[in-house]
Amino acid sequence: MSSVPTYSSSALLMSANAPLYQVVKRKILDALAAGKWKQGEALPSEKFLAGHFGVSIGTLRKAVDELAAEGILVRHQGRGTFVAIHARDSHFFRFFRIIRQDGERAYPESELMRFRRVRATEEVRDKLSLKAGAPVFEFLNLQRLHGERVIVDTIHVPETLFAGLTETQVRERPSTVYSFYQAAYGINVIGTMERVRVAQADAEHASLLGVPPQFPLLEVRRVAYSFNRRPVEWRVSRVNAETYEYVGHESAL
Amino acid sequence: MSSVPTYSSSALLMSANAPLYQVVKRKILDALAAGKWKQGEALPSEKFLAGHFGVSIGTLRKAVDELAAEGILVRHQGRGTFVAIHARDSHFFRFFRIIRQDGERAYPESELMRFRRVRATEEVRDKLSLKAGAPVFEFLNLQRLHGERVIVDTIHVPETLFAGLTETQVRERPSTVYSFYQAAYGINVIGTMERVRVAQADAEHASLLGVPPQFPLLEVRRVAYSFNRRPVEWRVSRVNAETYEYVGHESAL
DNA sequence: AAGTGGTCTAGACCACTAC
DNA sequence: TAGTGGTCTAGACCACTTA
Repeated sequence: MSSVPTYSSSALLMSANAPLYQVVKRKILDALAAGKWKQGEALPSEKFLAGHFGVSIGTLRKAVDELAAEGILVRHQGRGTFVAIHARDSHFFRFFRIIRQDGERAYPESELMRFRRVRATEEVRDKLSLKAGAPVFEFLNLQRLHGERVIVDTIHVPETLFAGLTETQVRERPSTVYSFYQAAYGINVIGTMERVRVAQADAEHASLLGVPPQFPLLEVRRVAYSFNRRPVEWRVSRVNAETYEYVGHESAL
Repeated sequence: MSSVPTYSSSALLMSANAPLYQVVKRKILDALAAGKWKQGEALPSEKFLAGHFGVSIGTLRKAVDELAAEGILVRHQGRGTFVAIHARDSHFFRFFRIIRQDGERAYPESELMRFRRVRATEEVRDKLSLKAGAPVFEFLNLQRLHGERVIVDTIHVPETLFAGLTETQVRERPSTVYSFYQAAYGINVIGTMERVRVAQADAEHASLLGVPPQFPLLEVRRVAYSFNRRPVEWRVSRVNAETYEYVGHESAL
């Protein structure tokens, strides 16, 4: 039953009589997925886009409203509508959810500890929807907060999406990993699914985090998705939760 | 600096030139907070409300759109707009975020293990914005999933909001705790803030969950809010995360 | 001053639900 | 059939940014 996923575009996925604004939204998403506008670039004005798609301003705005609500586009009154950039203030903390227990947020300092090309294990295949034996890049990332070693990320990405990725590229990326994916490979992470468990530190993690072996850690397991629900990264973050914590569900007006 | 919070209503909080739809939204929120419509009840039609507030349908809809997006109202085409009810299918899992590691979701069976009236500790005072020595109700709740003992909730609510609350009421509530708050006290939980840590089981938790003392547990710490950001419940859930996990951030299209 | 997004209107028509 | 919310239009005017 392991059928190959397709990530086919737009029209095929839209039901026959979908609302106009949904159709428009899909067309914008497809243009984004095709790399028509890069991160940080402005889209044409709403008036132009409305004319381009042959719909009224109100309908066009409803499509853009949803994309903005999903964090894919960012609107600035008087300036224009832009493709969201990772690693920007509040936007950054959308995907970085470890803070100090006193509530203090900090940007992590990241250090690459390992990089290699391997065959996907069954779990990695499952999370990334890959075929048996598919090659993936695996790297370990140590993250410091307030100077303390707090997080070890174990990251897997499929080689098919990241052809020719090198250790040097990853080590010397100027900004966050997701920003790097955008800039170097045109891959936009627009959503995630996260689950949190408790795990015990193995020898390597204990050493990297400076805790005793068997020490209980928070384990955050995340699949990152690009357009059309395509999984692009599988990441397990193990966190020393002695003085840090995971920011879960937040909703209040 | 511990000023008494006010939770003052509407107009005072609205800046002078707030957009009309925001003003309308606040008026609806105030009516809800005042108990004008109970859980599950229908609001007047959009046409009526638009006339009532003296705005166009479009403006009224924008206000209701946001309230629906926040899970406070639920719209049903052809039937009307209703005050959201807790403990309903997908709505239930908005506030219940522990699932089995294989992805299986289940409704918990709940058992009250302790109930008493106590003075708020400093942490409870802080989380619920109470004055020193304020009385609170404290109760322990054991939750079973798939028949297994998985979660122990330690819940604190202020007596000022839940005057006369009895052990029997809590034990014999027909549905979820939040649904009970709605039905019995007119208190609507509309948002939460959750943080997740690792904690070790004390003797009582070990016994309740059937794990060894010191066993590492997931600790989910939650403040629940009602209208006007008023904190109404402080809850610490300790979870046996051997075969269960916490559902964190989810966003994908 | 020109161009952008943000708000607001006053309708029309459609899709769904209840009676 | 009547009443509800859902979609869509074609504007007007406002608030903000850039030059």
